[in-house]
Amino acid sequence: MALLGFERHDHDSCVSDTLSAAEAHCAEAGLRLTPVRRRVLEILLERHRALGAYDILETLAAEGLGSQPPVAYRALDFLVKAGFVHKIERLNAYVACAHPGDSHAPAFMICRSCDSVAEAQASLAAGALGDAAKAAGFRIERTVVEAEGLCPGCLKRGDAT
Amino acid sequence: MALLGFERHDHDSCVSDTLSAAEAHCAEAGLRLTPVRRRVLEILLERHRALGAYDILETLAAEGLGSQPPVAYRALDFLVKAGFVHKIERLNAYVACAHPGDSHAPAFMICRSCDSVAEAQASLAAGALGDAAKAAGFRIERTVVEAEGLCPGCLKRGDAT
DNA sequence: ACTCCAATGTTATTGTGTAACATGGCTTGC
DNA sequence: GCAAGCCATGTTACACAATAACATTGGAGT
Ligand SMILES: [Zn+2]
Ligand SMILES: [Zn+2]
Ligand SMILES: [Zn+2]
Ligand SMILES: [Zn+2]
Repeated sequence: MALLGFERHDHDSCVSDTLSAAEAHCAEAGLRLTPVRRRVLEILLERHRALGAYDILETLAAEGLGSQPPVAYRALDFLVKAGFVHKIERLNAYVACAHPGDSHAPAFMICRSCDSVAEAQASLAAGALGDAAKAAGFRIERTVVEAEGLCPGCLKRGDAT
Repeated sequence: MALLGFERHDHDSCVSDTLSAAEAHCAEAGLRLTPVRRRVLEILLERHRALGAYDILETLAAEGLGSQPPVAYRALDFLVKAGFVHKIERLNAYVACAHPGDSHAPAFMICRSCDSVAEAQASLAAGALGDAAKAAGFRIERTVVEAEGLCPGCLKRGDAT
């Protein structure tokens, strides 16, 4: 059992279920979930936290799946475009999507003390920024919504008040 | 005249007014708006767009105000902490605050075609993410809200539809 | 004058991300 | 079968972003 969001959950099935779903989705959409891509997604699911591209590359290299940066970045680009992975801009890191399948505008809560990340729904375009965009004539295509603060665990422990 | 947000405005007075206000605020708060810091803010106001730290450093170097990365980063750190400048995480770039004075949670609209940036208010904690945070027991301290898309000008021109 | 502290100067290094080009392997049309 | 094309991968080299660590300067306070 590990953390999903800030809650405990059945991690083994979460990994295998998500991988199966990704395979099915790729088969249906004509996308190719190649060994490297599949393994990168699996790494992100196993570790279940935000990882830098070079962290991932390190694991890949240890397994003989590629040792140069473009290998990791290309796999991540594919996974992000396919919606299986999100990039956390604030951390320059990547995390497996917690709501795969649904098309959604992700939002994240990032603990500055323990670096855990939880994914929520944003639908930002509906709020104040959506109004501002409409007023300005700006067409929103994608949103980055990231809240930084303290997770429940670190709050309870009193870490970094 | 140049762009503020996506509107034209009186740029000369916008630069000098903001600089004066920053000076006044620093004097009152006991902060030191040194020549490098002041010049970095002025560069950001003049160019009126998001600039990378190395872009700024280039200008500084040409003026003999410092030629090494830490010079630019230290000035930017100061200006960001003081609230005169925001970092755009999506672009790894910095932009002068368009609402100086008010304490606020900034939100940005970033044109993917011409790279212009407009600042709006977010008050994100009030929306859906605020509810999710409350439900999860997460304490939000800071928010990153950045919308990417097409600005009115690029839409009208049909750039990068 | 001496001390302290904040700001700056400088060197070196680490971290993040891409451009460009070569190779391999599968598919598709002939 | 075979050539052409396409997509993924391998590899080199580089560009851009950020910080660590240490030396130096210069004013404020005593
Ligand atoms: Zn997601
Ligand atoms: Zn935490
Ligand atoms: Zn602002
Ligand atoms: Zn534009």
